[in-house]
Amino acid sequence: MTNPPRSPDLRSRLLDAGLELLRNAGVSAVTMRAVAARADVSHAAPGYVFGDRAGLLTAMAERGFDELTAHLSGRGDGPEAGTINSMVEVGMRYLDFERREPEIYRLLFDTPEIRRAEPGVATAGAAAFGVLTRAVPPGIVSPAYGLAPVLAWAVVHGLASLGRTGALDRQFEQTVGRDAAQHALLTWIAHAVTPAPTD
Amino acid sequence: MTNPPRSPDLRSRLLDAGLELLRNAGVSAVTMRAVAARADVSHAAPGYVFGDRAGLLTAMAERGFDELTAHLSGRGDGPEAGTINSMVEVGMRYLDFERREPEIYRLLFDTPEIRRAEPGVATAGAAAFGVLTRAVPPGIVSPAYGLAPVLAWAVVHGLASLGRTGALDRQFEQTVGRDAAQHALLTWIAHAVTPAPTD
DNA sequence: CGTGCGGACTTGACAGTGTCAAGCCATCCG
DNA sequence: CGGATGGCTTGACACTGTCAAGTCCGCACG
Repeated sequence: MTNPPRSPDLRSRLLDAGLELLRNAGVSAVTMRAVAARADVSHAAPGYVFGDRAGLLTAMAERGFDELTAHLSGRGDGPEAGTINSMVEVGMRYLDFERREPEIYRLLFDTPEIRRAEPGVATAGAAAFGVLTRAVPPGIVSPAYGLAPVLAWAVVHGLASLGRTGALDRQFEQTVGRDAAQHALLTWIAHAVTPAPTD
Repeated sequence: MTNPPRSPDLRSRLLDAGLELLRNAGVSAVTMRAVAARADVSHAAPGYVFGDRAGLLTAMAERGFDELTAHLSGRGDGPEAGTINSMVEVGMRYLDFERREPEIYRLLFDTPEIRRAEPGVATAGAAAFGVLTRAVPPGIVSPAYGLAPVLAWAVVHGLASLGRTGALDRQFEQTVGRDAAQHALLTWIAHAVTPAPTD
């Protein structure tokens, strides 16, 4: 271990470059050579740092999960955790993240190359799920306890995915706006998940 | 229009080859040249037939949606449509399809190259959604009517997607098995969606 | 004050990819 | 019987990910 890196934090510069390419042109534009060029290094530098393209995408996903966690957490001014309102708010933030950063969202959930077992991305993903879990009121889903957060995530994630395909929009336009419909669904689910009082 | 095709239904043979590659090795293995080789034609034949790789994947997705529709429809021996039981059954078939044909499922819902606006794949996708819609009992989701099928699809689709990431399994193992938990969630949602009597 | 060593990248190469222009060749129309 | 037309092939090109070999700089050690 003699040599310090020549350019300071090459790794994070490569990640910046990759995320910018991702945002602007989708995951298919995140090319080893394009990332290298944007970071002003040789075409093989990303391979040296991340091993292979899957490694690069995995590292980017870790950052993406961090951004998702931050977006879900907000600035701390939300309603108290574990209430119906907090669940709805976190759900809406989830959907908002998908609309604001669709390519990052795709990277996190729709990109098979990512190695989800790697500890970095696994814990980052678990952290995002943790925000959601804490926001969900302690609910009962018969006959099994503990499934309310799962159900909540499934609903939110399903709404986000379906929203992208356009299948949702047609249905939504017949009724209310997309936002209002999503909000209504989340509110409804939140009430349904919550056992009895608390309302 | 003078010339008949030399090899009978080259197009469908290419699609067969593509779907086999997809099933065995994922969408990244569906290469123009690999598909061509498997169908015993020149390496540029798929490009000639489908225009480009996105065209090939789109055509494959159309077939995939047909298979999904068939799988959801079953052999016609299910419970009567529009009941709670039918909704649960179709939902479970949806999840079953994802487990049986994970790569096709990914192609349909997680592959951005697909041109979902093309009429073929759009109508095929709408047909699959139609099976789900007809199976859902006429429900009320306050304050907007008509959203029960959307909610049902979101739940099912979200469960399927989350199941793949492994996040679900850990949660499920703490309680029941995966199948049982999914079934419970669907049953619960079906009851919640259905207004009052009918039970 | 060298001197060599190890690690951070670079250079150069290779096989494989999608796409396109040009070509071949059987068939149909005249 | 002779074009011409359209189905598919051949050949080429730019681009991709990956890897072996090389370069060069800073540190440890003599």
